[in-house]
Amino acid sequence: MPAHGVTETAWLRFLRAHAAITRELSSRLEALHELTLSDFDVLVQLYYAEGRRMRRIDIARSVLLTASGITRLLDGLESCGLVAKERCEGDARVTYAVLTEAGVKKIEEARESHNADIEELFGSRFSLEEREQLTELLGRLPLAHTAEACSA
Amino acid sequence: MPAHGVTETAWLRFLRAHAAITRELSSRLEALHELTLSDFDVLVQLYYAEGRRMRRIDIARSVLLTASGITRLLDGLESCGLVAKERCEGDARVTYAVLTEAGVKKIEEARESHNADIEELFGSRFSLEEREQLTELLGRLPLAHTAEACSA
DNA sequence: GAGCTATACTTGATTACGCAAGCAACTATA
DNA sequence: TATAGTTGCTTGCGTAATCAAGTATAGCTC
Repeated sequence: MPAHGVTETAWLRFLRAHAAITRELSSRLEALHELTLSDFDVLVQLYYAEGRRMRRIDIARSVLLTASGITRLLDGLESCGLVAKERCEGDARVTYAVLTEAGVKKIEEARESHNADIEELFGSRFSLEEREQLTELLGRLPLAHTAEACSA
Repeated sequence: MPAHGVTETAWLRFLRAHAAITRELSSRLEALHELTLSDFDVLVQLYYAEGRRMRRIDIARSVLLTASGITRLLDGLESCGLVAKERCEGDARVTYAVLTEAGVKKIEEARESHNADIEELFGSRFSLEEREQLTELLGRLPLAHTAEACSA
């Protein structure tokens, strides 16, 4: 398609690549572990959180879903026994989501194949230097590091 | 969040940036022009197609939606009068989607603000050289250029 | 031709979200 | 201590997308 500026082309590639890669990642994750990409995402956040638990609102912010999205997503993970609720003393409004033993196991299993998939579909396209470059460039985009550096 | 390799970090930034940017773009596009990001995407494809018309299946492939997704998306655009159906002589299975006059006008209007938004949220983060670099890097990802080079 | 497979498209059911509204609990101000 | 505002969470409803299944046409092979 002609008549596009550099920015438009870059953006279109970004869009298409996202669609293609997430489709493929989702379907593999679904097939192997019965998890959504978002499920996985949330589990990983919890996995790295202090005490393996987080306030629901903080999960929402770090994975960029709305509060209601998180409520329903956690409903699912809770009924699978991967995550449990926990009251917060000191503030009765908040309920924590805690990773259960099963949840820890699940995420450790799933991570392996999923990381391999990410490597295959995404990382392997670049040299180490290019990966760093890309990371830096992507890091300038809005909200690109919401999930990083939650803890230290 | 520690304990991530370069690839994982890059991927997460990619994911988050996509979520953040598309959310913002969508809501602006919706507010100003009553169009979905996908609607816009399809209209642009048609705009640049020969005769401003395409087979539905080709639209699907270039914007990375399924055939059924396209059927329903076009239902919407047709009932707004932005797109019309056209039979294909020579193959009765296919129906073309053609951009109407109103559709052309719509896309020309919408493009202006939308491109400005893309520039603001995406392009402006990078120098010209970096944009080219990024374009090249993104181009290596799966299906990143489905929408390009349909025609010429 | 008669049948087979492949292709283009549509339709029904389901799903994963978002938004708006509501409730309950915390905080600040008077 | 009342009152107002904010925050965390859930629920109802709408919507954009998917998959699976169905229909109709094309084209190939015998």
